[in-house]
Amino acid sequence: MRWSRTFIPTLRDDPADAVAASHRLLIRGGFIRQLMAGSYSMLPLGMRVATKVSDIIREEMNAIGGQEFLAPVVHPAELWKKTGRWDDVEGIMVKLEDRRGADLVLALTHEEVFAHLASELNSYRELPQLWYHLQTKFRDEARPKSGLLRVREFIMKDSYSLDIGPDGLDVQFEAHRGAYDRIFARLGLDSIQVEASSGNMGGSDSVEFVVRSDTGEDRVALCGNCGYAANLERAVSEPDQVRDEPWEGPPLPFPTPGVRTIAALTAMGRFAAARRQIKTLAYYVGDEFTLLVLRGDHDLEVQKVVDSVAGVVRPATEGEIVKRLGAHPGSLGAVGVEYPVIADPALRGRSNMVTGANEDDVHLRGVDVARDLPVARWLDMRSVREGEACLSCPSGSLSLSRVIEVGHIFKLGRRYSEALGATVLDESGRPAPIVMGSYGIGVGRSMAAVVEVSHDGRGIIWPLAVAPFTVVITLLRPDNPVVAEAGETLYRDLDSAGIEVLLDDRNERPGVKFADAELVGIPYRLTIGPRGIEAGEAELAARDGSLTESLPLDQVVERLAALVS
RNA sequence: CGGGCUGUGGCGCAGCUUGGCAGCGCGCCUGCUUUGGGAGCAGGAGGUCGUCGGUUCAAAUCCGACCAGCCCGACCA
Repeated sequence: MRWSRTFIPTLRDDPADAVAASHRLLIRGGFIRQLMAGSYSMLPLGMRVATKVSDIIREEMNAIGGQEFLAPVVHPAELWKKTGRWDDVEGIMVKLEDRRGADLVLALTHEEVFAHLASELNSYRELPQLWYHLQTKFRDEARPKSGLLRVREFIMKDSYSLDIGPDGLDVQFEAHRGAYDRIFARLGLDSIQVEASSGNMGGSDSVEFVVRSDTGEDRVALCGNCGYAANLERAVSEPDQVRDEPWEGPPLPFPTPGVRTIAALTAMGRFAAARRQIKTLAYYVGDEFTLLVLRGDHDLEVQKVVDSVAGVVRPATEGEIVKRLGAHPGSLGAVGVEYPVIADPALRGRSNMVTGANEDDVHLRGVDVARDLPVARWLDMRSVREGEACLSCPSGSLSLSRVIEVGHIFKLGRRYSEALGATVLDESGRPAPIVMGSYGIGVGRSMAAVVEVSHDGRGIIWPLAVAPFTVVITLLRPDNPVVAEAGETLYRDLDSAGIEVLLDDRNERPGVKFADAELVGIPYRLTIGPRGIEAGEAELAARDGSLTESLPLDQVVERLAALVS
């Protein structure tokens, strides 16, 4: 294509409200434009990248037996009511009505539709199946941010595996694991697989594919020794041990005027160090008022609680707390309460601890967890911390990293097939719900992740596989007939050699053209100007700085073909 | 949803305190000169100052409400 005839609106200045590098550079480079919060148009350059990402995904999905579909974006509410998600995911679901007043849903994902399609399968003999599409999702996120990294409308590749039993699901799950590894490697991303929470999707195993980046909003724990990797929502570790000092007798109340925080309580003395306190949090777990207790210096990872129960989990309001416990947050405790108590295992066996007395301005010391707390259930619900010991190997310790989640694979099981009647007859002739898996990759987010990990002060550095063009011909003097002719010839020759080439034929000064070529990040640049042309040469430079050379014009096509093969 | 900030031409911003001609840089158009790292000169186009309402002789500026966007947090398939 010719730059002069292509809509590539590069900006000289950074957009003021873009912070993340990918956000800044994709806008400045003329790849995307924002329409509203969390909603972007792909411009021609962005679309070329998105298409390459999509094509890589297609190739790898097809290679593991995927069949490409295209399911609609607007769904009848009925499907979502059948699976219960019409009510469950209220909040980010956009609901519409058509002219007859029928309820409609904008697709958040496509489990319902594909399970519905799967209901046409009749026999286990037709399984396994692997169905996928690349289609728009709309999620009305509370806080879209960072350009394409977290948006409300985006294109996702989602695939759905259909099997007669869990063994088949395992096979397809592992096939996806391999395909995703290959996809991200081809995109130039160092992806890491981490154990993850399945969230509202339901189902058992789930693995996230993440890319390390400080811009990421997910956090993972990694063991440098054994390779254990888990999302913080899921990660486990061995906390440091605390040796309790002896205490004779029952808990002893003591006055703590004005003390409302763990930190304030530690000022009472060494006996009240944070690790010697019991943190008491009041939640509604399902419909039940419940106290969650942890060591004072530990933080609650609420997703672990959510994952372990069926119903909704939410913090109790201050009013509810006062009504139930007779004290305000800051003076709460679980000693002798009549409500269910869920305790973090780091409290097991602990004694001589300090906790609230459920009376404002009063705490208790000498609390023995086993003796004094009516623990109904032990649940690891602690957020792991940097440096804690790994549980998967004897000597490793965990480090925490920020990451961008680029893919997620789930074992769904029978939830959707049961709800939507996707059953087949099994070997014995009895109806059996299909066992499903679902697997997603965000196309735009993957693009943005590539930019996050591959840019410099001048702009983007696209890997060849996803670059909008392979090479840009920078004509320094397009008004010079000799230069223009050499450029046109090269342009035609490269094009017919199947090399994607952009001809910068704009009547701009050299500095502008160099700066733009670097900003948009095309991997190779051929510079053609009067100086080189006299010697019959062009200058070839790689965007990543790995190469700068002059070569005769008639060797250019061959040289580039060799470089990109 | 809570907290903070911001809305003035395509982009970046000043003007608002103390009401009185809507400005600057970049970009854009025309012409001439220039051309191996974001050119110079001359001439020009382009703005409901986020929206609605109020105060006032007069509102970008003061007051109110709303909307939108960004950042932090909560949340997140």
